[in-house]
Amino acid sequence: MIRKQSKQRDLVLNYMKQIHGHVSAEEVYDALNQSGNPISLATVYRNLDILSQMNEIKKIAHPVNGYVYDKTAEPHYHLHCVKCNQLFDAPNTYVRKLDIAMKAQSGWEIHSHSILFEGVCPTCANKTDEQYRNGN
Amino acid sequence: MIRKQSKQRDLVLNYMKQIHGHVSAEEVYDALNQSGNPISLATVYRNLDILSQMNEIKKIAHPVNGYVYDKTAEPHYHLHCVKCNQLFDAPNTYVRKLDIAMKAQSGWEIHSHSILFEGVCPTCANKTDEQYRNGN
DNA sequence: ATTTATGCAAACTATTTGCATTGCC
DNA sequence: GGCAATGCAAATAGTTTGCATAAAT
Repeated sequence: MIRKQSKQRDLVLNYMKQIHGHVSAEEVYDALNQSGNPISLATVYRNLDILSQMNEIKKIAHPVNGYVYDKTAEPHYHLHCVKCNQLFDAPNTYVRKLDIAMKAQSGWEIHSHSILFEGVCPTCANKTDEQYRNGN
Repeated sequence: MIRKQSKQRDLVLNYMKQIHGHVSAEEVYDALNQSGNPISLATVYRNLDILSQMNEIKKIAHPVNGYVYDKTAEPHYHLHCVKCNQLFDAPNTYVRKLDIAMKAQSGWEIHSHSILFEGVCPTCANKTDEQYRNGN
């Protein structure tokens, strides 16, 4: 089953390539529709899935908000803020050595790994409890 | 205010402490009901949530199967088999050094991290495509 | 001409919530 | 007695699917 090009798939891919951070299917749907590019939610889901299979993007499990999509399939690390729940890319580079070590220790065939750091982002760290209560 | 005890909460906690691996809320529900301990699904969800807040167990995002619960809240690493989708505990120990390093690099307050290795488990690696087709 | 992609609505799965009742402290 | 926990059913959120139509090769 060879894939055909489609207007909607291009829209989704272009959108994904320009985002910062990570987005849910619903966010992709809203953003495209609000920018004058009507697309149905089912099509968004189907294309996010297809683009993941094509290794253009990656579907990742958010620690608290279901699944989100990452603009790249290249393995890298994430920071999760437990206060605002946002997910950020970590500034360091991928350590392939860990895969070799884990293969030796476990006997598994290892493809890659991801590291998720949990903590509090600088923005949230500077907020008072008062500001949290008010949603600022 | 959460009470320390209830019959159902004890059932859920005892069950969690004796499992190997990771279970979904539905699995906890089924297991308890099948072992002659009637409990409702809503209560299972509520108690898994409460036990997570109490740091007795941990809710974790499974890379493909929604959320599952881990018998311990102690940070550790996981191996995910992309063929059978099972999640296993990794044999190595937690490297706290990574948290210090990430704090320095990112300016975040880091609480902990988790590493998820993706690969193929020994059992699946030894299966032929034929066996997969037949579900063995 | 054939096959893949889309939109829509319905179906599903997982999880949460309201509320009346039960059971601890 | 008062507050937390439970069960049940209904509600919600997120995602998938069937099917008729449109678009791409």
